[in-house]
Amino acid sequence: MGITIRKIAKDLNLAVSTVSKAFSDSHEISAETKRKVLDYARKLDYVPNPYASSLKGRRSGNIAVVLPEVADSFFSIAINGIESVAQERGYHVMVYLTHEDKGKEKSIVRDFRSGRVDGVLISVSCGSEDISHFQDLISRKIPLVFFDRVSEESSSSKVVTDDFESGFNATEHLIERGCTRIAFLAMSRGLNIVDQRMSGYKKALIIHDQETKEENIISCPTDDEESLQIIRRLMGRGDRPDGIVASVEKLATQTYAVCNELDLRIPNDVKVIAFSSMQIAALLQPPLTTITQPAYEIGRAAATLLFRSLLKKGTEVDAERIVLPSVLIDRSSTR
Amino acid sequence: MGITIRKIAKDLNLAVSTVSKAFSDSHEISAETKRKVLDYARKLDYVPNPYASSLKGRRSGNIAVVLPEVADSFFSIAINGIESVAQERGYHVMVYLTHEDKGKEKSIVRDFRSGRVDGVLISVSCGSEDISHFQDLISRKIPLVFFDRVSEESSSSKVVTDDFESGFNATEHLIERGCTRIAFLAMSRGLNIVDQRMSGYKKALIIHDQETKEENIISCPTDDEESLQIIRRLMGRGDRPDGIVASVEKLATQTYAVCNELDLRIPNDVKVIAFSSMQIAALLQPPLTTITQPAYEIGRAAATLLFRSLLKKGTEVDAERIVLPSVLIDRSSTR
DNA sequence: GTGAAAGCGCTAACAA
DNA sequence: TTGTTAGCGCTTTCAC
Repeated sequence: MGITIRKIAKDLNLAVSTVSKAFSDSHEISAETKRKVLDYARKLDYVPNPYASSLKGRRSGNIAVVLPEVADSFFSIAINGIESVAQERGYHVMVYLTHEDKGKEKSIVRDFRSGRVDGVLISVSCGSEDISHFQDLISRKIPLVFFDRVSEESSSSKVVTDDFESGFNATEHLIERGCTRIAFLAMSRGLNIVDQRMSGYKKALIIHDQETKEENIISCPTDDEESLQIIRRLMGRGDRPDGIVASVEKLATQTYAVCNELDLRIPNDVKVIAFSSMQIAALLQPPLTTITQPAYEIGRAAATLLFRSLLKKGTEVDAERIVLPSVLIDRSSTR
Repeated sequence: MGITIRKIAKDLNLAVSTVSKAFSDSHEISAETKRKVLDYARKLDYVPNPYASSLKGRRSGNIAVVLPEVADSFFSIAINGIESVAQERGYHVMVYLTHEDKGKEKSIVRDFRSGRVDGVLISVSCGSEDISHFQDLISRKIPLVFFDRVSEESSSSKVVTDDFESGFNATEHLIERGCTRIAFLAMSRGLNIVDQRMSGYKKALIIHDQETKEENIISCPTDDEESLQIIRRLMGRGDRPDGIVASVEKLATQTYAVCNELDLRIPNDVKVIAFSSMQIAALLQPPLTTITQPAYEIGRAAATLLFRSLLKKGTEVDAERIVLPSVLIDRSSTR
């Protein structure tokens, strides 16, 4: 067994409470005792058991990050942001992957009722808008902050980008480049931010007097192969689109892959713009025009918001909504 | 406060121990009592506090994954593998990023002495070969498994790829494609796997009667800008290499960026092969020839090894070394 | 088959 | 300033 506070107390002929207070640098302990305790602790290589203190103090020092996927540029960069804030505050980060499985998301989130983590950051997976698992957390006063993929039905704090506007700008960009048959690639099952982006897309079409055709709004399933199949079909159509807005990164790379297969040239045959935070977008063939979200800052903002609630434990904190701007980076795929 | 086992006991007129045993499905509890307890627990939405049990049972159900970086295809895929095994076993994954900072790695690992996690998976950051922090863990019987970037000085289990061979194959591939001035891009501070890959590189040169020139072995620092600068200088040399082996993914993308800047054509002016698990390697300009590691399987293997030790708690488990094969995927960057 | 009691490692009243 | 004591929520002997 490891060294405990009790052993230190016994060896030093002190009470456990004295030792405990010495560690927390309490003012009621004499400098000399503190030194003695600290020295001895160092000598024994004592490390306090965080979960023992968590039992009393009801704080584990752990936070959860729930994501659809980590092999995605946006999420991996967001984790960096979250982790940086957590390290600053001495918190530890638990990562959970849902793989777009709403059932898994639910069971993961419901587990947090146990007190395993002090707070939760989540980017929801697509699927039903059942939010009972979020309510469970809220009613147990476990702070929850949504980032990027939020659940508007839930009242917690949220950090998002200007999705409507970005969808609008992306579409307008294609229109300005001469596209007249612009398709929007969406995720099949409802995802708030995708809907926002799509609304922006529709709005741009309207403003620029282009017809909104239902057959140009493509629902791509979670499964990669199925999704590729649908994109293949789209690009094989007689009235194949001459412009594509990919609402998430994966759909952009799938579009590139399909164009390669079918020998379609980007941007000549079809122009492509995508929501993506890929750092190597500029190295693709051709370089990909992107709507790039400030992934790192989103992660930091979400974590910062979470810690704010964590500190105010008990005292309810007003839900906040932070909106950060995305930027359109113009590259060759839309020239 | 949440529901506790004590409240259930009181409400049901049972002893806490009875309730506890009912939950663990002990044989000494009658079927009827179990049912009663379970039903009532469900009704109250009781969830046990994992850290309270961890105090007695000394197992938190958490494991740590320590990585240099998460915005990297190999690591993000490896996390997927690790996470999949953890979920199967009901374990929770804590992620720590070192950003190639050995000091940070040390303090992160040393924190694990506290018992916050039951076991540790690590891919070391480059830097000194001080391994005292690993020994700390081992002496406290906290299982540790290295994957990919291992510390050969430490005696724990390891999961790696055939790095020497891959380095050899990568280099031979360039030689077969006609390269006569092959540079090897390494990480500046010692990293075992990079050394292995470099040994393979040297061996291939020798076998094929090419001279090994020190000026063709390039040490790239961790800092992106500095690294780019060094690659720029390399590619601007009079005797500029006609072939490049990038020992880690980031160096490959940096090479691409520099070639773009300097208007060097890949593969005509210089051929490039890189260690990378990028799924979009085929979409780069030009498609990148890679040595691709089975990242997902490495993650799974490492986690599986870790859980093996976790189960045998106490009973020492022999350190194992698993070597998985990488594959060379021939694309246009070396045509 | 069920319960009382001790204790995991630490904190925090309250006493001394 | 230091010590005593009673828990935090749960598990686990050991009695009954």
